[in-house]
Amino acid sequence: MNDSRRAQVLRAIVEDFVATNEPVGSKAIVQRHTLGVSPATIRNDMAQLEQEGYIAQPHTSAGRIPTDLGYRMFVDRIDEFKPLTTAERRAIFQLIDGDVDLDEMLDRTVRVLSGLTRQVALIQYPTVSRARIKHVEIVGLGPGRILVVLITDAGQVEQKSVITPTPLDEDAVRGLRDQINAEFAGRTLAQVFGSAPTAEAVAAESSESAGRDESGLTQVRAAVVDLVAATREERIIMAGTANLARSGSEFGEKMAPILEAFEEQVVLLRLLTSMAEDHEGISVRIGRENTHESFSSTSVVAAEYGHDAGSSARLAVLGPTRMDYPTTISAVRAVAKYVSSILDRG
Amino acid sequence: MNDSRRAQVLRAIVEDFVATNEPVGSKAIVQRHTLGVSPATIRNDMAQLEQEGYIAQPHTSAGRIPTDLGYRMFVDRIDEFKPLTTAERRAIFQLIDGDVDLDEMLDRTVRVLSGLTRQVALIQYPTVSRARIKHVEIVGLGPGRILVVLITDAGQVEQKSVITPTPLDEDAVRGLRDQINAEFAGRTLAQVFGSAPTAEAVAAESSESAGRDESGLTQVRAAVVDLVAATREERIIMAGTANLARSGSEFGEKMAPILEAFEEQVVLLRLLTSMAEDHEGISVRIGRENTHESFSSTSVVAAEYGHDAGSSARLAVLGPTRMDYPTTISAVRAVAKYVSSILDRG
DNA sequence: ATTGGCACTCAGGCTCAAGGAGTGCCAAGT
DNA sequence: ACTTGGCACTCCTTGAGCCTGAGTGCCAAT
Repeated sequence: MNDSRRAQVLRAIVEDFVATNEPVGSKAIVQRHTLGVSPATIRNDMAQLEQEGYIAQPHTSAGRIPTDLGYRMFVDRIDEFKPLTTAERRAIFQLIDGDVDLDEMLDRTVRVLSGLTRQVALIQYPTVSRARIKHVEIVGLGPGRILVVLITDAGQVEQKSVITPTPLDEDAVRGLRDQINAEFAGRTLAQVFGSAPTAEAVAAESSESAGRDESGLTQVRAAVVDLVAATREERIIMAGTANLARSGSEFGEKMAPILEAFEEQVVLLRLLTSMAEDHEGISVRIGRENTHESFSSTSVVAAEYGHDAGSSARLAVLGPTRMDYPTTISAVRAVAKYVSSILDRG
Repeated sequence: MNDSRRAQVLRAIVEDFVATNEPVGSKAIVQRHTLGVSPATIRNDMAQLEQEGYIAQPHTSAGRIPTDLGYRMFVDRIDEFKPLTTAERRAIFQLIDGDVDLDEMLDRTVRVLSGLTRQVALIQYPTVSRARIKHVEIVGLGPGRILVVLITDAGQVEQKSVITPTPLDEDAVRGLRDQINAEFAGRTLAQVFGSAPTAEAVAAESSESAGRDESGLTQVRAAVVDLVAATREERIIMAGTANLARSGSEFGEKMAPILEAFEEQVVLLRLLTSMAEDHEGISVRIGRENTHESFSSTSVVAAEYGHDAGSSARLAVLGPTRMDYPTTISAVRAVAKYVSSILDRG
């Protein structure tokens, strides 16, 4: 029993099935791939592969289809990642780059990635731990309600509205702002995030000492910490959801739950953060490897980007398990690389 | 030929078709609605209605289906808008209200609306023309690049990155900030928007006088005007896209272009702003009445909200032309009313 | 204007048979 | 110990033919 040929057979099945979306039979393999053996031999190999769980047949007398496990094996053994064409590389640079703020850049990135792969693309807000708090602005919105705005020198802006224990007048707000800025301005996000008490702790403390602190200082401190935390993870931007519905992609009923999940930031965040690093910075989750039920017939290809210390921001592509892994993986990798370089440069 | 009965027949067809999603025949109408006439009579009416373009049959020997025109007639003649249940009203209040900032509030609103109608819901950022610019923060992002952040006392925060003609040091940035704030802080958005030269004009002027203005003041002024414009219209939040894919909704191939359009803010903005006021503040576009091709088999129900002067922000529900108009319309109206009241109060 | 009657149309569902792709297994060959 | 050709078998797919039922349009009668 030739072991390496079985791997070849598996690869052939995956490739053909991805290309045609139809079960692939022994004869087709012999024709389209030069393996130098007869269909009967292939059949023997396929029987074995099926027993090992790498492929399955939709019904007797149909060709074989890769299982999640089969795709997994295929992905783990990929030797050549289809390199992008120079035109594609140029497109990435031209589209992503440009003097724009962070939001705009991420938005473009995710569009490029989804266009390149013809799948859904996601990107997590980058953590810029070494960024410093530039300014904290505090605005009175009404009696007892203020808005806290955090601005970092990396161009991130986060806001949060806060209830103060007592109504504050203009002067009080100004005093609060000065006090908060004196405390936080110039510190890096990492410092604030690492050393500060958590928002919950602050909240708890504040309720204890409510009598002492009428100014809302404690609440605002908590808000600032929250905002710092928000810059670390909160948002995810996506593009290309239309590709899910496009012909060739064949979720039928399964589509609604996927779109539903897309609307829950929390779900997406868990999805991304749960993806450990597999291989050369790229991680792949195939079908049921995704814990979330809605994604059980999709695959996710993710990469970290922005490799300054403490970074754990990710970008990813999501598509049907029947996706072109080599191309997708190299697209994800390339985009991650470019975005990283742009971030590091800025 | 009884004219008012024909209207009743049309209504019956619309209602039954919405309920069952199947062509409705003469016999079914007689059974489900008490019109006191025989199927044959109904058939005569239907023949006439068809000739007038209100209904159509998918094929000979099938029942009738309303055309866009038929729905239009139905909508224009709606007499009773199904009122929401008290439970629903309470849900709206409890979910939308709460001491949160504008973003959060809009997010909740759009979720409530989509949950209520089981369709896609959209909301346009409210224009708060009477809001005043609280503070303009300017942050250096790198040599020659600065970030301009606009904060209003209504809690809106907008940002934009700007290229300056020459690199600015800390002091220059600070000077710029003071100058800009002296100029803009305290003015209402309406004032800035109405009186200020447009961004393009400023840009043009600045390129002329580039020699004179090394500080970037002109650019920043332009950016501020842009940001004010952005608060007026720029963003649209949506929820419930999963409802498009849900069973009962029957776009098949037409789904991809719809999702595509959803990713283009511009398209959605045009969609909303193009909806003139029809009737009691509610406007409805049915099928091909929507100019955008992708929406040719959807209907949009929109309302203005926030009735302080100069407001033109809208919220809307989008679904298949085969939608429950009475319920949708009253949901949209109710939500618009509640949001308006909350905004006015705040 | 309404109604019952009647002939007609046609999509959808059913069965049946043929066709074909693909398999599993076995015995023979290398 | 593999590999291979042969062969019987499975079962999906396709299409034709048929029937049925829902629904219509028209007409003559009320």
